[in-house]
Amino acid sequence: MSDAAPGTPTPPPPSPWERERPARARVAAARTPLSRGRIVEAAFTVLDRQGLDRLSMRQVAAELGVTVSALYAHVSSKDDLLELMYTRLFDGFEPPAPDPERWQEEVREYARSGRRRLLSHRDMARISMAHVPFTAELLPHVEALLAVFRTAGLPDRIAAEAGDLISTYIDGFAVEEGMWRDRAAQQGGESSSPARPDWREMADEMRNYFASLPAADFPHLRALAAVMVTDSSDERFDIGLEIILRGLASYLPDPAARAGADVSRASDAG
Amino acid sequence: MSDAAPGTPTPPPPSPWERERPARARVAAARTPLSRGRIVEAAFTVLDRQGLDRLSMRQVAAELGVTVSALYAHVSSKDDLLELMYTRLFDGFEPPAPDPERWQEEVREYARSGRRRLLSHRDMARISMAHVPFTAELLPHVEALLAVFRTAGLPDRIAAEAGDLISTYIDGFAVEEGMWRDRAAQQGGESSSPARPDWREMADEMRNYFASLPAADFPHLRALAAVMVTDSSDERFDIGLEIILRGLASYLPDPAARAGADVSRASDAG
DNA sequence: ACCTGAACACCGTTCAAGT
DNA sequence: ACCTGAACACCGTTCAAGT
Repeated sequence: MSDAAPGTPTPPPPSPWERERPARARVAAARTPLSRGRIVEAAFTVLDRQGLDRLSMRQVAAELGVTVSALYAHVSSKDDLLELMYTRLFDGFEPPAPDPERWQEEVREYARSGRRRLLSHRDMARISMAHVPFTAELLPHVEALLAVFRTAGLPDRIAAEAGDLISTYIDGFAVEEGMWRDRAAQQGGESSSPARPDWREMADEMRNYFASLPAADFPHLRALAAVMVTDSSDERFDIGLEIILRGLASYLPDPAARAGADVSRASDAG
Repeated sequence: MSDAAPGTPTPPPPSPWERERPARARVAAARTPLSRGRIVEAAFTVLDRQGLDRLSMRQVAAELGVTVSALYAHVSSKDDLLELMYTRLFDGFEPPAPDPERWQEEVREYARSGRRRLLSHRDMARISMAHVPFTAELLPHVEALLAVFRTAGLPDRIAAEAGDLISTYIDGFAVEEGMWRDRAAQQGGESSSPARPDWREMADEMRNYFASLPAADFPHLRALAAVMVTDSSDERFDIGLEIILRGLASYLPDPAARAGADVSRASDAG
């Protein structure tokens, strides 16, 4: 690094491992004027690097090579910035087109893509959980989800609650995933990056913990250890989703319309 | 305030409205030795007064009439303190006794009392959401809940997910309730205390907002406005809970065992 | 018009020193 | 044994001043 020939000071290459410092950003983008968009962008960078608890206005400013106070000309507060990040999460989201024949599949796609979006940035689920999609930009998304439930034939009271229930499930599940991710990353130390923690090691440890419990006091936890903690949580997400979908389907007034409910899987789920 | 007769400086009476300052606590309890229990107690007082975002070690210390650094002899960090608060939430919790005949009613009671506990302290749901009940003290509660699902006859994979799903629902619902509570309190200003915000005013405003949306773009939101935002959220909580319970019931291998599921309500829910 | 510098009122945590 | 005081390295936000 420091043994370059004098006169030709080769700057260290910006490697992805050198993540703890805002490096060349402050010179490269120094003359580009600030904007809400660039601030949000920088905030996501800091978020992924530091996590929500260490996402500060000062860190964002540093990332942009700018003073903290400069941010306040474009963003009214940290809360404002967080709301912008929340809103950006829905960018490019294509609302489902309501189709009574396949409403369950549409909800599945909505939920899975929602989870994917939340997982694409560190602690994003915690930010999502702290906000409500009732702003002018986000209301169309709520409308689209309600349209799916309502045109499927669900009673109004159920349709109204279903939107909340699904959203809460997605956020809550992703928040929990984030917690395990953090735990695995801080435990794995240097061997695993925060983006790709070693699940397997942590999952093994968890299963061992459950298996070590006294059999007399924890028969059910011991019996369920293997299915409770899995290497991938995709399957677990789908199971919870399916439970909700079946519950919703049970409210369809016309029993024939419940055909979409995959009740046949009931027996092979154990 | 400043026109008291000279020589008789009457101190202002400690009124319950003057909540922003830790008043006589610092003299009354000054000589009682510190303990984890007393620190947690003080933390709850600060939490209810200031909310989680302004709950600080310094505020807790002030509440106890003690220096910040004194706390660190009994509590290893702020996270440690938050975990103690989370654990205390389960104090006096009586686990449900598994009974296949009435497992749904047991889950309802569990969920309702869980919500009540979360609502008994400001922002408690946010604290709960950030923790996982896998400590030695809390594991018996998890075991009890799993016992209910498993002895009811649910397949293992479903039972394992059901615990998570119900807990996430309770926490998520209560987090959202807290958000509306905060919003109502800060909007109501002086007229309503943070403990008893005026729901009605806020609910009216919300319904008006939905009603004012263009009918062409938001037909479903307009149609559901009345059922989406209600004066009390008790009913909404029960509906979401019922959706989950019905979904779970659909996995019971023996159809006769599903008798507990109150499917008859399907038609009058709209 | 856009940003800087300095300031204000806070944070969590540590540690030598007092009693 | 238990607590204090001072310090360190941070926060969000404001505002006069510079260019």
